[in-house]
Amino acid sequence: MVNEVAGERSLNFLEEIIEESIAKGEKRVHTRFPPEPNGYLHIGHAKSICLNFGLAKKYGGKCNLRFDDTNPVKEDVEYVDSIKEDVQWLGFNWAEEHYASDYFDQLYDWAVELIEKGLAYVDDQTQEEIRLTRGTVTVPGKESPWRNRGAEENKDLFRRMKEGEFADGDKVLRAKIDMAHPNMLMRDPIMYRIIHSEHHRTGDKWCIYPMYDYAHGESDSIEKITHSICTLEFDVHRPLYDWFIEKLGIYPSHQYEFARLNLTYTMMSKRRLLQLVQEGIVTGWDDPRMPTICALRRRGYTPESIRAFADKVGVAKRDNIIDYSLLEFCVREDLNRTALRRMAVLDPIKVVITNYPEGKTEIINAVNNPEDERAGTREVPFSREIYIDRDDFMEDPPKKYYRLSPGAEVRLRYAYLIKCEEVVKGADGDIKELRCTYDPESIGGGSSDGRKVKGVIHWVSAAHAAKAEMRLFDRLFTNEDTSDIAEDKTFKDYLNPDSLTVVTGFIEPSLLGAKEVEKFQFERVGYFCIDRDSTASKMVFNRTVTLKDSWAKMAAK
RNA sequence: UGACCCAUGGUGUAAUGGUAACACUGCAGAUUUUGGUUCUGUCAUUUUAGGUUCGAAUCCUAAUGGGUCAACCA
Repeated sequence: MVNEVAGERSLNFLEEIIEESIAKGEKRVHTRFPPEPNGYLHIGHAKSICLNFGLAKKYGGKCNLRFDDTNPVKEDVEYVDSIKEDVQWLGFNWAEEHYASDYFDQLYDWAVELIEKGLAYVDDQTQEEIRLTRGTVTVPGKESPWRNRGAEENKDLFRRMKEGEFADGDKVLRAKIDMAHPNMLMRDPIMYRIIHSEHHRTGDKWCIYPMYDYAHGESDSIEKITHSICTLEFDVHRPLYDWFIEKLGIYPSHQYEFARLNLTYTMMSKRRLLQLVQEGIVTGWDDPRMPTICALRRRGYTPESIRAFADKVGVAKRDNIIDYSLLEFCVREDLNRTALRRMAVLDPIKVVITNYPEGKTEIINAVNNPEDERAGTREVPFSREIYIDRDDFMEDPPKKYYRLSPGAEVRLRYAYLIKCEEVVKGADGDIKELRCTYDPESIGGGSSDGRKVKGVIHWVSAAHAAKAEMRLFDRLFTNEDTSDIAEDKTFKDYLNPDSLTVVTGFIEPSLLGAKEVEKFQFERVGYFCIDRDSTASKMVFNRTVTLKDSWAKMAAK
């Protein structure tokens, strides 16, 4: 249709579903974010979190945080804690905190009820036999010889499973549905398996644990979730989800699926991320190159930028792969508004201003953030010897190079115009220092004779600057689409060898004593934050993202 | 060679039977004491074939392409 009112966005398909359900008389909107505590949350989860909490907020409803902790061998409180921290950091508060494990008693009772209705049975077949008799996508499965046991026998066996009479794998409880069903998940799916393992919450109370399919819909139902939103691959699970709810006659939650987030040059599966951590390819779950929430936080991403990103990627049902540049756009957009401007030199060359008095120091007031007047100014010392970045000098510059070169003049940001008079080289031919002269009348922005100078470069006073470690990050993988990295590969062939570069640079003194929460723009270089490895004697900065660099693009051509 | 899901610029997302648009990216220019920001302009889109209709990105059918499912994972 034609005109949309300005500012009014069209609805995504989930919003349409919710509005339809409201139109049909549904009074509530209650969603949930249901992670399994078996790893750290990543940017893909952020999309789901923003969606679930966002939908609840938009429609005046609630969103629960529920841990899908039905498999004790994979789960740990370490993950529970990190998940809570990440959700809160993103800016969301859950209405209720739940654990699937809190429902184990209820789930057990319901399983008994299904047994009594003749809808579930204990199967003595081995894992191998069950696999073999399931059939394939084109061949129907075969019924288990134990499929038609009586309810009493099933109940007794199931109770004994619970009481620990059998070893892992000896028996399972299966739903009695249809071994010839075209949907493999409906071929007598397993509801319970025996796992003699300590659970991070229930300890050794249980040795039988419900499967995802049996636990999830019921958990939604117990919490009276109205819209159970999950990713596309669960689409085939929906008939089973509905089957349990229908047979049990409990609150009818409904499941809806959306396409998960994929990002270029990024691997998103928890299994793969765990592998990166375990093999030491990265330093941990919060290595700033990781796509995890904690890594993005450590890297300097803000919750606002991630929420903006989640909003911009949209929600639909088709597979997608989002350009990494969109994420970068979102942080830059946020940090440009808020980050304090500072000067830092990553790859220094010394510059001596020969006509500037020795021993003199001037204090220059520099604006903290041109986008925000309230940010005020800070004091920056200037003296005879300074450092500039190696990028900002070329002995033999190409056309349109506005920076420093022999005989050329450039503006030192906030300070004077300087002209390069001499290049001093070491025995190896390396540039040791630049000897320049300055125009004493050029401080406010003008010049002694009104001449205009195009180039502006950043600098730090050598006598006042502090050394600092700078960690520069790049993509972890070389492939734009990492899904085509074959499953059986170690994926080491696809790692970017230059994903981390560590340099020692110089920072302006106002950065000393800065707090870890503060975000900075090193002018003309990029956005940086203070890493948690930083100490008073040795500061460590992470580069969140570079500034857009149209010169680098031009130079590359 | 099954069932199900999906198909709009390079990447995403809208348009809900009536002029295919917005964002990112790319490109060009203006402004600029950040080659940043901002601003302006610009390249580029309905998988194919039938059908329904005055009219189809939209509805129907088929084909094609992509995805998911054969863990006692979630």
